[in-house]
Amino acid sequence: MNSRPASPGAAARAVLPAPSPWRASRERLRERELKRDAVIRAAAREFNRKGYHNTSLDDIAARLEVTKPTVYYYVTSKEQLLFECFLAGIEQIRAAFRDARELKRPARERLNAVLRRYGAAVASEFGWCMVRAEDQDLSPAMSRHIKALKSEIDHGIRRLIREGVQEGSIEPCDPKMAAFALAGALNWIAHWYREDRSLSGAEIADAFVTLFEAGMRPRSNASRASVRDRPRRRARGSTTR
Amino acid sequence: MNSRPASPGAAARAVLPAPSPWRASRERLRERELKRDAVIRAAAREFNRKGYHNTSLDDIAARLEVTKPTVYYYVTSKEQLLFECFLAGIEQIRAAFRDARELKRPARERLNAVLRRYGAAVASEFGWCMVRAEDQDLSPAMSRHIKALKSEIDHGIRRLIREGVQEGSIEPCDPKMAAFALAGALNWIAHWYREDRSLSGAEIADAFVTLFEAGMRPRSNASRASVRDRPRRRARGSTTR
DNA sequence: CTGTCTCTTTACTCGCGGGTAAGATCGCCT
DNA sequence: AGGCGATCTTACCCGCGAGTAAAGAGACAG
Repeated sequence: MNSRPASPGAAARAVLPAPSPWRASRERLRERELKRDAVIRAAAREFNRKGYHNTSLDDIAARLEVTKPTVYYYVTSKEQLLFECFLAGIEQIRAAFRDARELKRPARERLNAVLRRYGAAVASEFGWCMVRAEDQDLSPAMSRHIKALKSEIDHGIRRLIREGVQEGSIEPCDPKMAAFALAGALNWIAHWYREDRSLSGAEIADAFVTLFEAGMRPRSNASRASVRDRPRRRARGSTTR
Repeated sequence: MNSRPASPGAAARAVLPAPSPWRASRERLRERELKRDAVIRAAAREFNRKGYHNTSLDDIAARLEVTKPTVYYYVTSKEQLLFECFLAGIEQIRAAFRDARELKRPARERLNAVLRRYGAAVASEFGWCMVRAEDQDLSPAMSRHIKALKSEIDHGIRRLIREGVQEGSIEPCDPKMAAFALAGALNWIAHWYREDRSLSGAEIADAFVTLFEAGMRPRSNASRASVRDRPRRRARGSTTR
C-alpha cells in the first residue's frame, strides 16, 4: 500500500533489467486477467450451446476443469457473466462504428462496412450472448445498461442510413424500419449459425448486404418480360417503374 | 354408453329444440376447450412478458386466478405449454402458405403475401413463443417436432424464391441466404415489438417487404424524382468490391 | 520457519419451482 | 338420494442450482 515507487524513474529502472520484486506481482495480474477471460469465454460457449438458463455454473466450471467457487473468484454472479459476454460481443460492433467514422466514403459503403463486422460479431462465440441478453434475465441496473448499448448501435445504423439517403447513396426509406430490418436479419444469424457453419460470419453478412442493396425485385428493364437468367449487369440508365 | 342415438335424425332433432341430455355434456366439452385455450393464451402472454424460464406455472395460474394444479389439469407439463404456444403461432404461417398456393400470381407476390402474414404472426401474442421456442428447452422428441415445422416454413420460403427467380419475378439470388435474411428480419420483430407497438405486425411486414423488394441501393433515375434536394448521379463504379 | 497473500477446494445452505397426492365441491344422471 | 365424473384446491415432495463459509495449498517476503 504505502510502498508505491517514489518516482517514475525508479519504477522504470526496476522494470526492465532487474528481476524486481514487482515483476512477479505484475505477471500474476496478467495471468489473472487471462484466467478471467477464459472464464468468460467458457461461459459464452456454454450459453451458446445450451442457453443461459440451461447452463449452470457447475457446467462452466467443469468445462474449465475447476470447481464452481473458482468461477466465483473471478466473477461475482452468473448475471455478470452474461453481461461480460454481451459486452465482448457488442464491443466489436462499437469498434466497427469507430473505424467506419474515419472512412471517407459514401454513407452506404460505411454502412456496409459496419454491417459486415456486425455479422461477424453475431457469428462469433459471443454472438449468442450479445443478441440474446434479455433484460428479463437481468437486474434493472444491468438491463438499463444493456438497453443503452443496444440503442446506441441501433441509432448508429439509423444515422448512417439517414446520411446515405441525404447524400443520395441510399434509396430513400424510413431509417428506423430499415435499421430494424437489417439488424434483425443479422441478429438472427445467431439462431441458425450453430447448425450451419458452411460460411463465415463475414461471408454471410456479405451475402446479406448484397441482397439488401440490390433488392429482390428485378432491376433490369427487361424485368417485366420474363427474363431467364440474363440480368447480370445492373440497370444503368434505364428504369423499371 | 350404450344409449347412443340410433339415427342421425334423432340426434339432430334432439339438438335443436329439446334440452337433450347430451347438450350439457357437449357444452362442457366446449367450455373445457375454451378454458384450455385460455390457459395457453395466458402462458403465451407471460412467456412473452418475462420469458419462458422466468415464468413459473404459479405465475400463469395466478394470472388466470386459479391454482397451479388447475393448470396441470389442462396441460401435462410446462414444456407442452410452450409447444402449444409455438404451434398456435406457426399455424398462422402454415395457413398463409396454403392460401398463397391457391393464388394465381407471380411467385414474388405470393411470397410477399406470405411474408405479410408471417410478420403479423410474429407480432401476435404467440410470436415470441413461436420464434424463441428453443430446442434446448425441450425434450428431444418435441425439439425434433419443432425443428421439422420450422424447416417446413424455411423451405416454403426458399421454394417461393426459387420459383420467382425461375419465372423472372425475383432478382436472381441464393434462395437459402435470401430466406434466412427475410425470415430473420421478420422473426426479430418479436424482440422489439413489445416496446414499440406504433405499427401493426402487418404494417411492419409491409414496410419490410417494400424495403426488401426495392433494395437500398438507389434505383435508376426514375425513383430519384422524389428525392428532394436533387441528389447527384450515383457513381456506378463506387460499389465495394 | 512463519506470517501472509493469492488461488482453489470441500462441503455446505436455501429458496424456487416443476410436479403430484389426496381430497373437497358441485352439478348431473339414474 | 345417492353415486359418479368432471373440476379445482390445499398441502406437500424433492431436485437443482445459485451462492457461501471455511479451510487447504503454494508462493514469496522477512
